[in-house]
Amino acid sequence: MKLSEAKAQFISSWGAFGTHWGINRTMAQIHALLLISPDPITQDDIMVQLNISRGNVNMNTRDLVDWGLVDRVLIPGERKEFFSAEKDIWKVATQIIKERKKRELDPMLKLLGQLEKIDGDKKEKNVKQFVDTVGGIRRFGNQADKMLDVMIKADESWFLGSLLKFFK
Amino acid sequence: MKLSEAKAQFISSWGAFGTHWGINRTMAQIHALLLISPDPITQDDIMVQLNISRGNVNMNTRDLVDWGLVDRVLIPGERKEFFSAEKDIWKVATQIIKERKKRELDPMLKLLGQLEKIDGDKKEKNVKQFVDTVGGIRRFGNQADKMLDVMIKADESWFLGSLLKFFK
DNA sequence: ATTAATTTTCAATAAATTTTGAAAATTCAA
DNA sequence: TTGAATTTTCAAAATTTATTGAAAATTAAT
Repeated sequence: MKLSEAKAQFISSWGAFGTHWGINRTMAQIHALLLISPDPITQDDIMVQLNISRGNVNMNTRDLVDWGLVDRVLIPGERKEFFSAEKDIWKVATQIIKERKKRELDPMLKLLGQLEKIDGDKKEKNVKQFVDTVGGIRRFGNQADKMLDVMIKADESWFLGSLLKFFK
Repeated sequence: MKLSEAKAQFISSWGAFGTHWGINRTMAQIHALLLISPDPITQDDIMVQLNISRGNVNMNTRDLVDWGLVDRVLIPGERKEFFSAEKDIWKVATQIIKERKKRELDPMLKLLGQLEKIDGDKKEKNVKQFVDTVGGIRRFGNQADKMLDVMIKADESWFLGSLLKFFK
């Protein structure tokens, strides 16, 4: 397989993959393109390579920067701004975990805590099932939350090494 | 807070939560409703409670059954069919992990393995960056894959207990 | 077998999301 | 300053995804 062909496949399937994770296709494709670009590239490069509009590139690169996955890079003597993605996949993963935790898990756990404080007879089966379900999800979520905190702080080699021993 | 109000909030936010995870809003809402229903309920119950059409309920309950999160229940003497969700949140989580692994992670890893076998000079920086990136993602994904396999097979108390010790 | 109840399908419609592209804003070299 | 290069914005258009609802299929009681 030729590089150009493999690149196209990688970008396309990384984009499709992203849609299963609540990320829009183009954002994932731009991320993929940046991940395999050895040097920083410009908005125009992205427009040409992915055949998408300037506005689209601009919005999605901004989102990638907000997610902490991509940096704006200033190249001396160049007028245009360049973009570069974090290449260390462990850092990419922990950054995504960190952001999603903050944006989704933490607010959900907060809400669940409130929903448990409900009026009514705890013996009544509808009340009981509600409290049990919400409580179960909250407790599970709190465990996951703690575990993810450790992962985020962990160093890759320590973490994967330990996991391998753990899951012998 | 009253039960009815808390229920509505739970269903609504579980639905919103689902959309961040590539699950459609209605499917997540139906799942939420079933999770807090102590007894099995019918398609008509779901239609009324969520105010959605029969076809919509039918399609989404089918998907939930396909995901292994919901069972069709036959109640003796009743003509209609009833639905009931698995309530053990650990089982729910492992079932979701299992399905997503099968549907998304495994095919992706397969593809990445193929993309690494690329023609060209490994010294050339574009080729090198591509192989490094794809290889890095694949190795990371393989670790995750193994870890998830263990989780799926693990019993909740063993797993969470061990993790707590591990992440002291 | 007939028929009423129930479930399923799917083309049409509606809603939500993404993309475009041109105008406005910004940046910076001269 | 001026103005050319570049980036940003955002309303409109295009596309994708979800929903409806009525017809068809299925089921099961009589």
